[in-house]
Amino acid sequence: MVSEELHERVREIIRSIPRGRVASYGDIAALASAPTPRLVGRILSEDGHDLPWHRVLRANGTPAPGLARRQLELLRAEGVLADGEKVSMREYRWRP
DNA sequence: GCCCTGACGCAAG
DNA sequence: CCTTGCGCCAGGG
Repeated sequence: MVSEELHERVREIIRSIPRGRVASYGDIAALASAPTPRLVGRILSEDGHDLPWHRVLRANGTPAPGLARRQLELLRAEGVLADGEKVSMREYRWRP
């Protein structure tokens, strides 16, 4: 199990991503001092329903397979456009 | 216990 | 585009 403290830290950071911006799993992990970006994906999968989860992408700008449709749709709704399945990180990446 | 699988990543070659 | 190596963890296909 993941420490409750880290768990909440990750959630809080994701919550602070502004509309129209995105962050990578690695970005979140770094900000939360998480041991690995994969942990972020796991936390998100089991306890991310109430978070702006769609603003979290992989480092290359592609979304998680299987949720790609919904995710890109939600992003598009807030002005984040994708080229195919890839979002331009250079353009939309959130920097605290 | 062990192996596989997950919204589980990412950088380098 | 693909593969490899390193990183890390819980639940049960």
